[in-house]
Amino acid sequence: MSGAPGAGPGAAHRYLPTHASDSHIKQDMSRYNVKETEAKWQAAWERAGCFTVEDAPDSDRPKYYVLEMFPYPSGRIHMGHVRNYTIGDVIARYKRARGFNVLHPMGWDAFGLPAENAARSKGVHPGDWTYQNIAAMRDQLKGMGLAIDWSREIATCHPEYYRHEQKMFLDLLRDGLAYRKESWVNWDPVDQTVLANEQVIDGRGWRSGATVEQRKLAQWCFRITAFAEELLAGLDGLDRWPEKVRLMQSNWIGRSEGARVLFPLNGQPAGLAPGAQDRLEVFTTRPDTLFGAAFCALSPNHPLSGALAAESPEIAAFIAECNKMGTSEAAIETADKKGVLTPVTASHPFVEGLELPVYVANFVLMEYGSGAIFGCPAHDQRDLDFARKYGLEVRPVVLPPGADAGSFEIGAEAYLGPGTAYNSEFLDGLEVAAAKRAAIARLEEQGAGAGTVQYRLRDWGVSRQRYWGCPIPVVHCPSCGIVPVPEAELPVTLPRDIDVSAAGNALERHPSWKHVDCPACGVAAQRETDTFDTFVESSWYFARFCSPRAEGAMTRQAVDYWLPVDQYIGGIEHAVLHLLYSRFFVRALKRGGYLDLEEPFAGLFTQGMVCHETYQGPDGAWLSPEQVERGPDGALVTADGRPVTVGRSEKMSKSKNNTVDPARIIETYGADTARWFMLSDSPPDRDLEWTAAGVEGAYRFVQRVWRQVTESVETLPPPGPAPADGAGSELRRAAHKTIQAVTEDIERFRFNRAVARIYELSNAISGATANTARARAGDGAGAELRECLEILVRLIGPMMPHLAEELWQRLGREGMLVDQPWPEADPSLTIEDSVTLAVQVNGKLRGTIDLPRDAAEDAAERAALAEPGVQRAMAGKPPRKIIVVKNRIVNVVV
RNA sequence: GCCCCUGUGGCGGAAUUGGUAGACGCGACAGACUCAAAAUCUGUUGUCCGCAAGGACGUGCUGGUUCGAGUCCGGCCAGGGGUACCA
Repeated sequence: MSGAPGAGPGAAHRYLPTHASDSHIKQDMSRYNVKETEAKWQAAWERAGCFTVEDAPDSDRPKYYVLEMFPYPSGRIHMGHVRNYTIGDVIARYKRARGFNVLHPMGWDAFGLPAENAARSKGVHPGDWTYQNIAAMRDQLKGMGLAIDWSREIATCHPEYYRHEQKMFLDLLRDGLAYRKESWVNWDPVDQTVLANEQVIDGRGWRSGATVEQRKLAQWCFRITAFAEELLAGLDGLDRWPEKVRLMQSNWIGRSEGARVLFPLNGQPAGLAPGAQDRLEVFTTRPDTLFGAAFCALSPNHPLSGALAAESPEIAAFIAECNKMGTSEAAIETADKKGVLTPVTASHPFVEGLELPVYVANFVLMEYGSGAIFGCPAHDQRDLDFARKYGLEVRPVVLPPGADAGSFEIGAEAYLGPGTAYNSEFLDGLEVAAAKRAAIARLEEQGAGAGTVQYRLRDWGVSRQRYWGCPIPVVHCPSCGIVPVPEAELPVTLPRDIDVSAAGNALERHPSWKHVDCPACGVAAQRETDTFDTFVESSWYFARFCSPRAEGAMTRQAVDYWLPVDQYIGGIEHAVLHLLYSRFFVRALKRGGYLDLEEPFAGLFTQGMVCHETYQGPDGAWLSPEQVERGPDGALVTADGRPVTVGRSEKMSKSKNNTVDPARIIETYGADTARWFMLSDSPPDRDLEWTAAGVEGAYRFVQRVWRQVTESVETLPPPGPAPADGAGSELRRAAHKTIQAVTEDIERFRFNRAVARIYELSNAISGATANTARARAGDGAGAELRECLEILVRLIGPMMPHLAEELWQRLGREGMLVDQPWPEADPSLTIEDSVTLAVQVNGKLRGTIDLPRDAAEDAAERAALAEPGVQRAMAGKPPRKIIVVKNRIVNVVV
């Protein structure tokens, strides 16, 4: 057996059993043998096929699809996984006990950059590395005792998975939902690769250290913006999603109404396509402030900026500087607002003869609107900052309610509030909304613009210049252009013989892979060497799980039966991208005839992160929790006695070295302990702080429940039906109230409360058995104790399934607990007929009174006024008012 | 910068959704058992004043609404997540 943890000094911070205490434990037969028991029941569930379901069952049980976000196979499970899969498993087991036909599958998000990084640093093939990791992690997950249908396991890097994705891409291409677009990327000139914003540190590539350039690259895009309105409207129906996630998605889509305005240009450079830049198109949400316009500004990536740069070294230098900033929104928004004046001017559409200066400015995004703005300093903060810096006019054109037109001035802050237009000719006197409408009407009349709806959402760029991803199935032909790979030739598989050590994309450099004949005309052509963003795989895996071995991507019967996912569970970090992409992809698949569904996830739960204290040694190096122990004086020290600085609790990460390996915890304490600790204390949507002491506490409870049942079982009457008598002792009432509370808590994802209620029941059982030795004697009290112990065991079933299963058996029950229905509370035992009311005087608590449930108001008043504490506080003053809230509170106002 | 979330004892958290703040767990302290320790069991444990009875204060800060605010509203402060090629 594994050494049970001791609690001697040091153990609390070592996560290892104190071997000194092993010997006595080995002799102590009353201890629960965690390791043996957990293995025994995992094998029993597997043998019985408890969690295996059919693709399209003919069942009268209602279906329930529980899904946790599938893991990236990094090699070992981490605590975030343990938390995620524990939560999902509680739901899966609970719903199963409630009579649902539960689908609970598992798979691997197996493409991605870490495999290539590992290949580079360790010399392993990305595929081998990935499959080895999958094997290791599968074992670890199985050790958690999850109620998963392992026969449905999938890995996205397997051609049997991604060939369907390639087919889907061809359908998207056919349906006009996939297209090619030029876009700007971070380019590392040394590694010859595109970098994510997070890989650009101070303008340099994370690995090469080279200065990052902005490059324009032709990339495959999915037309998610075609669904912008639908994805926004669909959020309303997702009533089992957290409000905050819906809000984040809504903000991400960023619908705004406004106008496109065309400013005639003067003095534009030569070299532009004729007529292409006669007029500058800008987007604005504030057409009502057009009369306050002081300038126009172009994105550094705007075509006109490029043309101007060709003639002006100053502009070219400015653009080069902007490009160093990177492409991240945060970098652009937090940078100092800067610009450079161009020789071009823009004519105001409403004011004859007014020429506005045109700048190239670092805060204008090419990706949003038309890549150009007009600036109204008085009513936009960025424009104001810019105007102050370059000495431009600040002319207010919206007068706040009650302000005086003669004296209203703009100081350091732009005025963004409501008001009426002034200094604005034909708009004068109109409220903001009316002024917007009037301005748009005039623009349309003059042919100088139009009302429009703009989204912040951009199309989804799916091209990645990587090897370890799903190949994009097209061929570039010198005569035909882009030619889809014929369906019969799918899948386009990755070559195995690649060289990952050199810079650039291994697919691009492969000697033969990309050279093919054009499927259309037969001339020598080249395969697309980009692979998909891994978010593409995760946008449909939940559908594949419904019929994972189907010849096609999915069968209609299976997806019609199982989808949508009833409960999806994962980290909040996926609140926008993964979830929005999946919502889009399902709509695209619907167009392609794959399924008939809009929303993939009917219910969503976002869990918090797992955190741990951070430790640093005297040299500042981050120490892992295993390197830290408690010294003789109680302070934390390293194994060789050096002092340790304890830092704030932070998300477990390799960089802070504050991770705790779940495998070690499960090895030492068992899966049930790890699961129980994950569920206790912290609400699942909040961050959880992992502590050694907390694990010890969870482990103590495992042992305690074990003793509670096994020590009583000899004296209990044999298994039978529950006592029929509706009346019952305090203990019996407590047990039935616990059923009710735990059921409600699980339904509402309040596992920490459920855990607290189970502790209470366990405490109540201890108290009762200690008080009444008679309970063992075999009369009615014995049957009652049996009922309460069985309730305890059944309630912990979804949370600590191994322990519960073992105790169910030891209680002499036939069959496995996993096949038992969820316990039902007897309503006659859960309602008390007496209640305690708080009594306040002027809102301060002065006593409590016990009254029959639903007692009349005047009875409550009389009882309250008779309380000695109440009379003392009233000090002889007559009550002015008495508020009575039935069964709750009486407040006497004097 | 922008969007979103969080803030309650020594610690994790609970509070019937506007009605007894601190359930339950951890830690600490005291006691029982033991030759001793571990394990286990019992009790105490928000702060301050008081021998006690009892009282005052108390949910990041600040102002408000209310008979009554941890909960609702305004303004701030601090920490975290996302910010489009990490997954």
